[in-house]
Amino acid sequence: MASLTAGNRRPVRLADIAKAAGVSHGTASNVFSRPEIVREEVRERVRAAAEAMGYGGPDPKGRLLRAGKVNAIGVATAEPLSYFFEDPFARVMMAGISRACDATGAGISLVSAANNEQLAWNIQSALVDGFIVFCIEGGSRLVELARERRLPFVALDLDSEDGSVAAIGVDNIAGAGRAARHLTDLGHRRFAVLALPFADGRTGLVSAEQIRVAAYAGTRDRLTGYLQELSRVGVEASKVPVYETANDVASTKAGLETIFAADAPPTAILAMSDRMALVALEWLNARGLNVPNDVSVVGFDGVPEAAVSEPPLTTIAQPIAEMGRLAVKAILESDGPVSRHQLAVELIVRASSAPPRG
Amino acid sequence: MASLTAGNRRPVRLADIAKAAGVSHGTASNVFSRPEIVREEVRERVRAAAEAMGYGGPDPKGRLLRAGKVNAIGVATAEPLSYFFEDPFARVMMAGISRACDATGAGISLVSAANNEQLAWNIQSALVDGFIVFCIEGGSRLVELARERRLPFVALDLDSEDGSVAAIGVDNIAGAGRAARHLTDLGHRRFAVLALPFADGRTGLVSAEQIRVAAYAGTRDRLTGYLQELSRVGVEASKVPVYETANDVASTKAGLETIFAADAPPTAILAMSDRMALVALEWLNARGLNVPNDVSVVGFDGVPEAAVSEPPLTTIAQPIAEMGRLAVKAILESDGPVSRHQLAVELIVRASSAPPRG
DNA sequence: AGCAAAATTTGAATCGATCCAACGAAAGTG
DNA sequence: CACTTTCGTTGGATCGATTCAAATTTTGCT
Repeated sequence: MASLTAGNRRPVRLADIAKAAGVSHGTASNVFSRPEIVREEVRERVRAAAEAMGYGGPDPKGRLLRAGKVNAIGVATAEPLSYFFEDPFARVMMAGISRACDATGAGISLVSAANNEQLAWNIQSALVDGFIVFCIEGGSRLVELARERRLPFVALDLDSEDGSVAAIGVDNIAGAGRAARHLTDLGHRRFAVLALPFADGRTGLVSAEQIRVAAYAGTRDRLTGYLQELSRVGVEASKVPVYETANDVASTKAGLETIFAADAPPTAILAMSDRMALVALEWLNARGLNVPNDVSVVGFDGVPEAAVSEPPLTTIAQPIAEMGRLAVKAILESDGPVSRHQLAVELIVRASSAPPRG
Repeated sequence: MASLTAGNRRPVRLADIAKAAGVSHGTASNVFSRPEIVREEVRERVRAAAEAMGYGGPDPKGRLLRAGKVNAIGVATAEPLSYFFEDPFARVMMAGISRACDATGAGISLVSAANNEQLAWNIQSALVDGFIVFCIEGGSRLVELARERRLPFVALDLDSEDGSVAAIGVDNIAGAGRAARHLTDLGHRRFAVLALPFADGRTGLVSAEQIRVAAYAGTRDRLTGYLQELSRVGVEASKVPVYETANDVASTKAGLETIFAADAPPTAILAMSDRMALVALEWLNARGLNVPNDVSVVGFDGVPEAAVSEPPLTTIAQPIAEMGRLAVKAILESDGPVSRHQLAVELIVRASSAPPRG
């Protein structure tokens, strides 16, 4: 019953069963791909031969070459693969992408790598019909790599103004402006900014010069949004400490230490990501500072965790799932011109912001 | 500068640039795959031709056929794709799988589908070197499909004793036993069980007969573990209501309604998943019953959410990430005999369990 | 220069299927 | 019965690369 399939390791090809069944490979192929056009008697004979020889159906590797389409989209990032399942932002985005793929029947290939060299190879050899590129850090390199494949691709959240690449992002300036406006409306006048990277590999307080030459336009735009709005109420940019982090726990805490070591510590913190904002909530609480009474905190992104933090976080919500959906659509319908979308964001007021004391 | 690559849609093949550069395909191929063995002058000529014609490097579709290896493993489930990013258990498992893949440089392909027909096709045509199959519901069909591909595959958490399929799971009997023992040690004598499905498509209190013919061995094993341990302290199996749910919010609540409608409601609940246990915590709280003082709850799985629930959940932790790691290892090193692993679980005592009142 | 050894390049074979024009046989038609 | 359709089958071409043994060119040495 168990037949000989166990130890047998020589792969069986369609041609083998065609010969065994005494038909041409063309007919054998039809038995699997369009069984209705093959005479029943022949069809059964071929199927029997396949069964007997332990043939598992046409190998997709072969079919792929003819068909051309893989029917899968690649999602690439310069982070390790586990990023997709552990980062809150990535997870929401992937959920959006998933739903769009489910709807169209496309599969998802996760492309990523520990080191940079491996990344290049992985992108070059990914079997996909197109790429969605997560541009967190090292976005430009990733985009370059994807572009070289000459497959349709969209950059998510791309920090670049290069109009020749399709990109989906949010209006960072307006979003940051909304956040700052919310705080100035509450009466705050002393601020500090927890910033995403302006360039790779450094953290710490940033100077005006460093901001001007920022590699990441997204970070710069958010800062611009903040500062524009603050200047409306007479808060000078030079008076607002901007601490650049690596968007991780350690550098965010270091930033908070620095910020609160000042003579006149801020009454409000503008964080460029919910991740940093959540770290701030924890840090402030451990430090005995009450949020929102001593310090208000406003995040950016709108990840689900922000709704259940202690206290719940006021933040700028990106339409993350919608961005994922649009990205898939852009790949699959990859028509003529490169499509660029800039989506609106929304201020969600929760309990982490309140008027300043006194 | 921008060259003619924009509107140009005719694909350029390696053979085209070989001809353009005046070399054979063999040499052209070497320029990309082993540039060091090609004379510099020739190499540059070929590269120039490639550049001029807008060639994006060797197409992996072609390479694949020769190479045989895709360098990616497929992760399959009968749920929609978003399951991978939304279900807590799946996320932890995927994180473990990701890390193992990162370490070995393999990619991940997510295979799934809305409907059953699509699923079959997706598995048949997935470009992967092996499958990791998530057996939640409909596991046996999935295993059957994967087996037909004649690729290495492992079943995670498989509810089946079929020794011919590689599987990685936990010791359900021992784990359930630990959970029950914890509660009996605390002095509990009145129990109720929230059970995972014994078979597809039904929910409600289950009879001894239904348990005996259970389709899912994992569910049966957990129940066996519970009841064995309870019988040690003289609690008869027939006195313990066992409510079969679909592991979702609605059916779990229905189960709780039924269970607590009884004359002598339980002082302790044994839930076969953290998901159900977390629903129970919420339901009990809404009902005005204090956990753990009025009712103790013990879950099963050890998802991260269980650590931060209110109150934190006592549970049986599966080594989820370790299972993922082992699964990848089993696929990539797919050596001789089918490997079956049964891992140990661990009781994690948190605040949802305490001695009964009085 | 003469010859063996080393370095490059060539081109046919292969990977595993699908597609399609052409062909043979069976069925239908006048 | 000759003649068109219809139905099924055949086998060569193709998808886009890699591989490797053999052919060719270079280099090294006396």
